[in-house]
Amino acid sequence: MPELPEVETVRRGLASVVTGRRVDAVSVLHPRPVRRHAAGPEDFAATLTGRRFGEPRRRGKYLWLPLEDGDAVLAHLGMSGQFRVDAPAAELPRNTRVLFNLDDGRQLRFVDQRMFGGLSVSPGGAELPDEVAHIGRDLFDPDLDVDALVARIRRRGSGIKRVLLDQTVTSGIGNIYADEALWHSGVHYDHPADGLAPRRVRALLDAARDVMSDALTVGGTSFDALYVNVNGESGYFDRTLNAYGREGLPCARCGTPIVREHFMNRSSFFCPRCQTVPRRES
DNA sequence: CTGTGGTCCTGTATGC
DNA sequence: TGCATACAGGACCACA
Repeated sequence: MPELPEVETVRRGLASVVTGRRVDAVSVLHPRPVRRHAAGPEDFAATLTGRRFGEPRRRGKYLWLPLEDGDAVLAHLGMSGQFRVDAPAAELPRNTRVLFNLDDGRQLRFVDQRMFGGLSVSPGGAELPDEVAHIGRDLFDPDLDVDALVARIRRRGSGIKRVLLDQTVTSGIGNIYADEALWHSGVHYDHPADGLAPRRVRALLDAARDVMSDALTVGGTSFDALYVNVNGESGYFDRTLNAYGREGLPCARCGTPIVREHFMNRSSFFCPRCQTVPRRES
């Protein structure tokens, strides 16, 4: 459930479940989600058994569960990852990949249909896993330097949406919230980043933060059962989307039908009237 | 360094 | 009904 509001929704759900809990047993049902653990699935299970979780943390779309000894379990939900909590005897959701039995009798399940995401052990990663260090601070990070971020974005020559989706620049924004932020600020997805005035970049980042904040208050965006919180419930933000998924529907600002184009092997939705790109010079 | 495109997976919707 | 194709919210890696 992949973008920042959905990952944060999961983090909050996990916080109330795993913090302070000891792992009694681990079962890896499919090797792929732990592929980044070089020592293999059996070692992954053995090395975590008996250890205790601290409070889950997040940067961008990365999530990690610190262990009390300073290591961490790093998680990325990829396109379809979920964490679910239930009684061990409860039926497993389809595509359940990894199980953690907790010392309070509950079971944490990592479920992932497409398996683009995964889990790994990050030695010494409790504070900030090495695997996350290359990711830029997200828009909710109190230590984010917005001026530096604006300047960095404006040094890039590619289309602004590609830059927004580059997690090393700023993290947490995915395809939905990129389209929504661009719609709110009236910027075309392929507008060259270095051709945007500083105040427009700043407005775009403000819009991205606002739209993700609004999404978070309703539990994130979900179109179907693939994106749910730890209790299996969907968010409601899809009812508030203005661009994403709205091909052919009228723009809420001007009534022009929303257009869908393919960009970076994915869909971009935008209003052709509110979001026009200046002709690139050649 | 920046920029681009292919690839990793399973499942669902749509079209012929 | 079968079968093929397109598409899905992400990130990594090779290569120019």
